[in-house]
Amino acid sequence: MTVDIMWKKLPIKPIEVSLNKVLRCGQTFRWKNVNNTWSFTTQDRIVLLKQFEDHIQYSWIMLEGQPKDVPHSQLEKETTSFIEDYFNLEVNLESLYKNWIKADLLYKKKKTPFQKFPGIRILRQDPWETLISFICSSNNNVKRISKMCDSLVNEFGEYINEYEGIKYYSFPNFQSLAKPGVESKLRDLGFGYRAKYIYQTALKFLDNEKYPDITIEKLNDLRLQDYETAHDFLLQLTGVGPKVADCICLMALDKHDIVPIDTHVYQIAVRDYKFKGSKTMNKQVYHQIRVFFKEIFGPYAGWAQSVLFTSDLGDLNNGINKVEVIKGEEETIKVENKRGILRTL
DNA sequence: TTTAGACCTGCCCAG
DNA sequence: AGTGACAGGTCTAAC
Repeated sequence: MTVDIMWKKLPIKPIEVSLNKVLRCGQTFRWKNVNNTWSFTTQDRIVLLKQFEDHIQYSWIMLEGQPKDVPHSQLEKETTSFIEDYFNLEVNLESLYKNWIKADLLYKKKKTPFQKFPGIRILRQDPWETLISFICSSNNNVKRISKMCDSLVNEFGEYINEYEGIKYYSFPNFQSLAKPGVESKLRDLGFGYRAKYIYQTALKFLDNEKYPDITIEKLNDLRLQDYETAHDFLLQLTGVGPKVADCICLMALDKHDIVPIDTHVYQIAVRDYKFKGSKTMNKQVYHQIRVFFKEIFGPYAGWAQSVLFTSDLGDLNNGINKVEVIKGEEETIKVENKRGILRTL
C-alpha cells in the first residue's frame, strides 16, 4: 500500500534544532533515520521530519484503519502541536547559547563546545517512555539501548502503520509490560538484568492495592511538582537510581536546571572545569557537581550539560537508527554501521 | 549510613 | 580471529 505523503514546512533553523544531534545524543533512543528522513511514533501516528538549511519539513502517517472523516487541517494541527511540545520550541536556544558561551569562556581559552555544536536542545518526552528507556540505560551504551527500545516497541507496542517498508509500533503502555511472562521475554530479547527492573516497575503501576501512590497520572503530574518531589517519586521504582531519576526529571518533567551526573559528566567537571572533589562518586559528590554546574550555567544548566555531553561523545553515528531502504526487484533493507559499512539484513 | 561486588550483553580494540 | 574492558548505574549485602 502506498501512502501519499504531503510535506509541510516549519520555520526552524538548525541553530535552534539540529535533528542529527538531538535525536542521536542519548536523550531519545527511538527515532529512526530512513533515507535521510527521521521517523518516530506517537500513540496514533508516525511522525516524519526532514531538516533543511532554513526550515524543517514534517509529515505524518496515521494509525492504520483510522476513520478518514477527521479533517486534514486538524491532523496537521495535532502534528505541529506535538512537534512544538516535543522539541520545547518555545525555548529560544540561541539566546541560551549566548549566555553559556560567555560563562564557558571563563574556563576555556579555545572555542567552547557551545560554539562547535549549535542546535542541541533538551526534548520534552513522554514521562513513561523516558522512565522505561532510562531504566534500560544503566551501565549500557547508546547503541544497545536503541536496539532494546526497538525490540520493546516491536514486541509489546501496538501496530501503527508502515513507512518505506518498515513497520512501526507505538511505545508499549504499563499494562502490556506488566503481563505475565514479560520478564523472561525481555531476557530472551537481550535486556539482561534490566528485564526484571522493567517488569517490576510496570507491576508497581498496575497494582493499585499495594502501590496506590504509583500511577501514570501522578507520574505525568510531576511536571507540575518541584524537583525533590519528582526525584523522590521516581526513586520508588525498581531500576531507578539518582542518575536515571535526574535524566527523567530533565528530559520529561520540565526540570531544566537538573544536571544528571554520570561518569562522563564527572570527567568533564574535573578535566574542563577544574572541579576538585573526591575520586569516588558518592551522594555528596553527586550533589556538589550538580550545584557546581548550576552555578556556572544557570536555570537551564541541564540543557547546557547535554551540549557538553554530546561534544564529548564524539561519534554520534551509533549505527542502529540509520536505515537505508533500497528499492530494487526485491526490497532490501540495509543498515549502515558505525564504520559506514553496509550490511544487508 | 556508606561502600564494594555482582549484574546481562555486545561490540570496540589492544595484545 | 579471539579475549577483555567498558558502557550516561542500580541493587544488595555487609562494614
